[in-house]
Amino acid sequence: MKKGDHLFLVDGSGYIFRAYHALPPLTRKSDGLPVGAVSGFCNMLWKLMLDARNTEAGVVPTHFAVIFDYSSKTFRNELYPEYKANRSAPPEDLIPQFGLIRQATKAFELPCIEMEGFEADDLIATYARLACEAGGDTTIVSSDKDLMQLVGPSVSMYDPMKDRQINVPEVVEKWGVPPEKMIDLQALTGDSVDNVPGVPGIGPKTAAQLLEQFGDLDTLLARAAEIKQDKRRQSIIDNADKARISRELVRLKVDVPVTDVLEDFVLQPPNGPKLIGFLKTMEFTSLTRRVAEATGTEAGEVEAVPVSVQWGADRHGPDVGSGAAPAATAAAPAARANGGNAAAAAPSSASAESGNVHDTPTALANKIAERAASQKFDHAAYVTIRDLATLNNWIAEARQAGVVAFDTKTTSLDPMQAELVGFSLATAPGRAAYVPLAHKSGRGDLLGGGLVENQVPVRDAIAALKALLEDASVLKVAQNLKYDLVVLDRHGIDVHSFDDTMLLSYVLDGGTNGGHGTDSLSEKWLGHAPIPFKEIAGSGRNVVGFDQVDIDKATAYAAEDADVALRLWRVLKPRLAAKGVVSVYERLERPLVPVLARMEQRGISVDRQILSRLSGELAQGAARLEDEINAIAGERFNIGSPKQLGDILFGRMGLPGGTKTKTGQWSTSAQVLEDLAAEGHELPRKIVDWRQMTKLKSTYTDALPGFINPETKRVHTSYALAATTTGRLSSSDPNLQNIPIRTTEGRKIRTAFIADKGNKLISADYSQIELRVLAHVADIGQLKQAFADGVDIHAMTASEMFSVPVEGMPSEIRRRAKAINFGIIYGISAFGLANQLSIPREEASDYIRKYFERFPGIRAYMDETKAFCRENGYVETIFGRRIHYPEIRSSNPSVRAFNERASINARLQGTAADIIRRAMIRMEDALVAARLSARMLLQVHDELIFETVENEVEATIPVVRHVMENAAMPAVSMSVPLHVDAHGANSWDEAH
DNA sequence: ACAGAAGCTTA
DNA sequence: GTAAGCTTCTGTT
Repeated sequence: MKKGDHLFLVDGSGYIFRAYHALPPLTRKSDGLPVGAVSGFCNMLWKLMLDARNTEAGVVPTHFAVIFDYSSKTFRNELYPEYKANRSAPPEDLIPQFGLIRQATKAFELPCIEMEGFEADDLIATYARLACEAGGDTTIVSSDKDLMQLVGPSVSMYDPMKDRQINVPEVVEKWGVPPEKMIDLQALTGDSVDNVPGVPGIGPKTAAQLLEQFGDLDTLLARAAEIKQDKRRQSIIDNADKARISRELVRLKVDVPVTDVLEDFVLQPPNGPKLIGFLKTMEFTSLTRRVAEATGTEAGEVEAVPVSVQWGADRHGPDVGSGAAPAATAAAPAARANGGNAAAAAPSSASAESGNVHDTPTALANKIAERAASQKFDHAAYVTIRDLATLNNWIAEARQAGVVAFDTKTTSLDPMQAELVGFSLATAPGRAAYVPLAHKSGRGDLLGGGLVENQVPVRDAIAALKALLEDASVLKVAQNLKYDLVVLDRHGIDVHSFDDTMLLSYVLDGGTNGGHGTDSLSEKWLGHAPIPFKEIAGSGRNVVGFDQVDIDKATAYAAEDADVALRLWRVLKPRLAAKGVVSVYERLERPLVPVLARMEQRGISVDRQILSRLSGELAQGAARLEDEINAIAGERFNIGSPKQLGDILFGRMGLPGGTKTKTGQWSTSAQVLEDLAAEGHELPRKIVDWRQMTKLKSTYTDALPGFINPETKRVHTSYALAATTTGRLSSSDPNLQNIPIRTTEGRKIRTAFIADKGNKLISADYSQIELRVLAHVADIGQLKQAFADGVDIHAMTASEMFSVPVEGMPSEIRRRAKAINFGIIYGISAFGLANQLSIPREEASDYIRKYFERFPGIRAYMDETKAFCRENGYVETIFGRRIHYPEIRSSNPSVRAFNERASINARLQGTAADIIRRAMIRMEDALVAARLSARMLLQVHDELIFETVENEVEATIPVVRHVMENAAMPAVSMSVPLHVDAHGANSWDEAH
């Protein structure tokens, strides 16, 4: 650089946020990718470049660079840990744009500069100094006041959005001090956004006046006693240290050891085809046109760069096709640039890869899927990371890409007991690596399990990964992230910004055939069967922990998982917008992941003694019954074997009324045994009782103690987010959603679920939520009125149907109405109702007919649901969750009928499930805001269990009720009130 | 060792 | 009639 040269430094990071907030929200590409900030950035850059070519414009850049922040951690954090500590995560839809803006910069052929540990402002300060020393001028493209300290004879600022130059007079006009005093001024005023303390009570006006009077900060602090105003004087004396610290925070570093030299910044003429390729991908039509005109490129002949780049950078590895195509386009001189060349460099599916501006979102999403299915996997290309430097390179690569898929590898399926063994990550399709951390050598248990050599020390790796995983500006992608969240939280890592491919699939394809696990998704979308776990770690009695797996094998397996997750994400995420289910994913699924992770980690206390005592009682009871049963039967047999029992009851003893199961066995179901008992037979009653006792013993009193975690002494269930068709959660290991309650014997098990000493449990459950949802969605006047009046809904139904007054209603009448109400929710059939009430099918049909006469709106609702489902193949909850029933069009009448009932139920059950999800997502913040210590422990479909300190029970209940009862708002204003009952007590039994 | 059926628990 | 998960038995691998 020489005298007369002019350097333009664009504050890229500052610009991202300004462009984002200045432009209309939710500017999205057709596939749903938010690109508002990218658009603003490109327009601004183009305008600057245009000025560069227009010699009449006055300021003509000869050198040009765009500067970015590297991460939120800088040397200032060491100076003052609270620096920028209160800065919240960037907005959701801005995150994917960070990477895109860096790509945009490169499409403009401009240097993209960033450096770890330094803010963009420090790099700008350093380069401005270097340019000044070389005799050149600098224009800083920004309007950030933090940069104004740099303004001087050879440095000016330019605000592209207001088209305004900022020189010394402008700084003085705005702040009342010249640029060289900006540092002192900011030291006094502080900055609430960046958490720079400053001196309380001193604003810009006062600061300027004080600096005018005393000259500079040091003089001011030394002579503070001379200040006349009492308060102001005292504040400055008291906060002198804060002012000094603030000064160091706001002073920009002009001597950053930068690696790029100014000569690298020489402005290149724009590469029309390369730039247009990018702009087309972004669907910036008007800018594409303007660039085409200005560069003399035929835009129509330039292919959009392959759509794979839209969700992340795509610069690495053997990504056949997508890697080749943009390179070919970029290399092609303007005169030769045409679609044929670009496409020719790619495999034959290239035409399908290229996004077309006129594609519908669905067509685009399908093209992405088509392309993903054709890309190959190469296990040999995966990298094993064996030292920290290499790991850091990969982390830097992930930051560049803006998106990284990852997976943790551990020793257990239980995240509460799992030991971290390794970590895999993928930054682009085919570009994946595995970091072994705790692999042990073969004969581990004999020789103490020595660590295999050449593994990154766990402590170092965790620290390095923590920075990446906690950085909200890099999107993390994982399959079933909840597991990893629990494992990582135990290592002090709190993951920010993530997507979960399992949940993407669940939202898109809930109800369709095939699960949402890695293997089935990979098979389905990528046409690739990943290495089976068995092949790596064995199966059955030969299974070994992942820490025993050979590192080369582990690399192939683990890196592949991350690779698969990344590729799946690129296929699935665009489909979300194409199918119109973005908000289901963003509001009902993703935010629940960390909530459930925390609930699982908390667990619940279970009293071993109580269970042990119950177990003994049940064992005694069952033994006594066993003797009696054997005596009556006249022989010893295995009572637990339905086959043997059936033979005895209906064969040897010749009892009447036997029915067969579909496999031709005698049915010995509780229903059959109850019927026999009602006829006076002694044995069936005892069998039923024996079954109940052994069931309670084996499933609950014997099994639950085995789930008490040795470290936490609590039971940690696992919630599945993507296991049910309707949107409900499921619970397993152990299942805490089917703890007995109906019988007094079974209910005793709940007395073992207790609050810790000094605490209470609170149970809060929705009353009749599914019937209320029915009243709302089917718009049934009588039901809505009944719920509004708070009357007994089953009695009201009975009264309507059988013309019996609610007062003094016989319990049998009410029982029947209740069964009908439940039947409606389940998509009623005469067969089912007859079974439930033990009445003839004809009688059940009469009930149903009568019900529909009294509530014609319900029949209309059911018919409408079936018709919609037949037409579309799915039904929707009121929050837009889609539940698929492809078999509703089956030619098999019973299959069809089953799907019709399921679809009717799914709208109701699914809506109720969505409502409680919303409540759970909001609950933590509501409790914190109310300064309550209560924490959610369990969810049982319409019930939430909390634990809190004893003296906060009364204060907690109204907060919990409020969140639950208003959970549908504001998305849906329900026409029926939701009602929640809540109680606090020492055990789950008493609280319910 | 695993898979499916039967049976039972919950909302 | 809807939605789940767990245990035991039974037959196959």
